Amino acid sequence: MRRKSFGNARCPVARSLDMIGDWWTLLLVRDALRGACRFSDFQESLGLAPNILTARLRKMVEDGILETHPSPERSDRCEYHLTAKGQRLQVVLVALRQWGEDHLYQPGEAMTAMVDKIHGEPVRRLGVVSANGQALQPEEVEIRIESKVAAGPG
Amino acid sequence: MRRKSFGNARCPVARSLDMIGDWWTLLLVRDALRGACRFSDFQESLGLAPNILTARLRKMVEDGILETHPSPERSDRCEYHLTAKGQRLQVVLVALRQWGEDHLYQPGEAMTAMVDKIHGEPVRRLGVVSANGQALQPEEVEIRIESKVAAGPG
DNA sequence: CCGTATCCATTCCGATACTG
DNA sequence: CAGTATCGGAATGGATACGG
Repeated sequence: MRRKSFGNARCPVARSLDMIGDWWTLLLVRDALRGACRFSDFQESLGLAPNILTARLRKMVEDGILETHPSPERSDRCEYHLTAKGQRLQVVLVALRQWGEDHLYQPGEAMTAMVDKIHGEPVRRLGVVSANGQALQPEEVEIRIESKVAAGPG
Repeated sequence: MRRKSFGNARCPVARSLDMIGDWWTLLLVRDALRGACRFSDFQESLGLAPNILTARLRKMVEDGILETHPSPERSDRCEYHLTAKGQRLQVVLVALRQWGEDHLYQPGEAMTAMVDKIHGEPVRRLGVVSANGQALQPEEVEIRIESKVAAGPG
């Protein structure tokens, strides 16, 4: 039996998870952000079976996260590139990265760092911040039902 | 056959996903952040079968995301509360929320908003920012191999 | 109310072989 | 290289009945 779908839940977290909350999607986005665009790029990086890579890529194209372009060199191939929607998942990846760095490494274990290319400095920690710039604790926020309406997908 | 484990991948994103990248964990964290702490709180919110709720909660306790406390009123019951590690997943949830709000709503659809309790104003958008405060585009960051070592899980 | 136990359907995923 | 096709094992998840 299929998992209940949260694709039209009122909660945007549930909606997001319904689309990208599976084992592979975010890792494929991670690799695409690094520059991976060919089938074999993803396969070598993740070591997943070709059939399931095909299925994932197809679904991500359907969902508007990736789009295919003809390869500039080989007319019978295509490349997978992130759409703007897909690129904007980078923040989610950074959040996961920082959480993992904080809690999932043993003392003394070697780590990687995300840096900005210009200065080579690590990026800042993400944090939930109020409109006036104050850092907020988990208890200091709440979800409010808005009459506000969506502008629609970008 | 089981999915390959990324629990000791070098990439912190893969490690995080290995622990929390399943269908239910982040939704349980979401509800816990709202104040849910009893078995039935979660079950009513998510509508999932009791056996799998049991399994999820247990794994999250093992992973140090939740901890159980005896219920103040009934000695034979317990409550589930987020650890500090679990609370720090809030940033991930906010990132997912904002992405979902941007891309997963039809025009005109009603939305919720995360606001700070004091002023009632929506929280700021998360963004990847350099050490000196400059907003960074996806192409402007890279992953560097660090000789830096982890301080260890908090 | 708070789970545990059992049963079953589905889906995910890996391995592998094969095609253009 | 870029997939497609088939097979089979395993984990997930739903329904439900049951116990403290």
